[in-house]
Amino acid sequence: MTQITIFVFMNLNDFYEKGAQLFLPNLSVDLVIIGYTDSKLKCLLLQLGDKWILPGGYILRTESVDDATLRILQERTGLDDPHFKFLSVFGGKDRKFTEEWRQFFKINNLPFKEDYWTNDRFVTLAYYSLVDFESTTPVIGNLDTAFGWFDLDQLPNMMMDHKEIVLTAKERLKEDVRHEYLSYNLLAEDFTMPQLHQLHQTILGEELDRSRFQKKMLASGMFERLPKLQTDSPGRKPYLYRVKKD
Amino acid sequence: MTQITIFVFMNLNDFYEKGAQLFLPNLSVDLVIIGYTDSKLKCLLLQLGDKWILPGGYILRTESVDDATLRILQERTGLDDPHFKFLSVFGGKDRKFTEEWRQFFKINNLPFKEDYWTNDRFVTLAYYSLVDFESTTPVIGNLDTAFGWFDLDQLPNMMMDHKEIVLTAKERLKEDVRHEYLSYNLLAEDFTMPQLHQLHQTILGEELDRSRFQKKMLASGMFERLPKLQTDSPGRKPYLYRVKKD
DNA sequence: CCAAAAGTGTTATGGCTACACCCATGT
DNA sequence: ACATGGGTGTAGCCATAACACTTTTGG
Repeated sequence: MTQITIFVFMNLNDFYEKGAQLFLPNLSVDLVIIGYTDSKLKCLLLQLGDKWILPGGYILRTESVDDATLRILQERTGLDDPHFKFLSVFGGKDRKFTEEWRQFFKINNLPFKEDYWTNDRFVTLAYYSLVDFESTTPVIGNLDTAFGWFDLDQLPNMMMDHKEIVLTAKERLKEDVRHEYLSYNLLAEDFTMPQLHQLHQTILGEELDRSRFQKKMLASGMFERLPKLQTDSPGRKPYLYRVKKD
Repeated sequence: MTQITIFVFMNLNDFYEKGAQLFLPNLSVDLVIIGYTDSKLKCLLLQLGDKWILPGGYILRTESVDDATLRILQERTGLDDPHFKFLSVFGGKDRKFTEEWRQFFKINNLPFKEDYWTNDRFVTLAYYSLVDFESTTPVIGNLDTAFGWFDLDQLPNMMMDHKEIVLTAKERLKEDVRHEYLSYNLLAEDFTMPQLHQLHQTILGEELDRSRFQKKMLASGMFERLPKLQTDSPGRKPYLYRVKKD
């Protein structure tokens, strides 16, 4: 499969020279893309130089903020219709990447100009997205050297306030999962209650009564029961469930 | 008292010619300032031409988004330490005021240029603020001809998506008041439980059991009881309460 | 048969609902 | 005295907590 870059329509030089005409300047979107595997929450990060950053992008003048978020998310994950939710605005007064970019351009022998629009101060709109780890195929950008899924409890050295953004998402997820049924976005289409139960325990970082959890979920009426899952492990076979669509 | 304008440091011409250097372009802050009087929720609006708009402003390059919000709020209300809370991002793809400004400039015989930075597309960060109606002294801007407190159920003709922003705030307030104790920001420092009770009923648009409400509030432990209020109305005198500060 | 895993049931408790009752004060 | 308005009490109900019990399946 060919690798797609996020700036499909322009080369890197054009991006720096003409980007300010195409995108809204001083404004960006950052995504906390969260997956779940091996009973752990993972966050998708990209490597830039010796640090890690959140996937993100800029808003085209011709698209709404939501359109931009969806587009960037699709470009980065390969998913058709990913879940996402607004997290917070990060608008610190010295929020700029000048030094990081300068270093990066130097190391990679790229032409650098102090007045590139990307060196200006940025306000970022942070969103979080809950994705099925298995069906997500991360895509790196022009400048990134790698992607990685990091445990939310073991984050690497990150650029600027990006670690703070991830931790905000982690806390927000805890709050949201108590009020809304959104956690299923982290699982495949069909899942069992024990899986959902374990997921909630991981998100909240505490034990939840099995019995109560199951009854509460079923009482919500938003899951439909499917045939039992067949495995070769010992013990009773759990039912599969799926979110009712309507 | 002399009237203060929001752009204390520059004249109108400079604002249009040089504003883009001082402020972050394509980004604004809009405020839904909500007060409570006569058992009704009121929203502070400013008149611009024949329409009404939300008070708002732009973010200085030297200040954080929160600083800007607080500054604008203080300038507009005269309050020292007003409450405010992030509401939502409004980022529609055609969100610009060009025609409105053109008309307004024409009517007022002001020089108008198509390429003023304020004619560009804007993403706005909407905040809502709950203020004590009595101690708020609204201040109009350079271009506004009047201010007004409008009943949330009887909003006037408003510019662009500003009415949608107000209605979003109204709904958000309903949600928030069920989870958090923030409604007291709408009252004076000392208030009675019947007053707080009526306020909640107004916000939620439904009747709430008097008994239950009182017990719930007192059980929260966040209010301290003061001497009874003296009035000349018939009936028992209610206690005054104040939010405990710790 | 036993251990493991999933599903269901039972009792206690705490908060919420709805209403009744009691207290204080002006006319 | 009584109307008005504020404060508190109580019985029923429902969701949750804690834990016990039963069912299914592999070894």
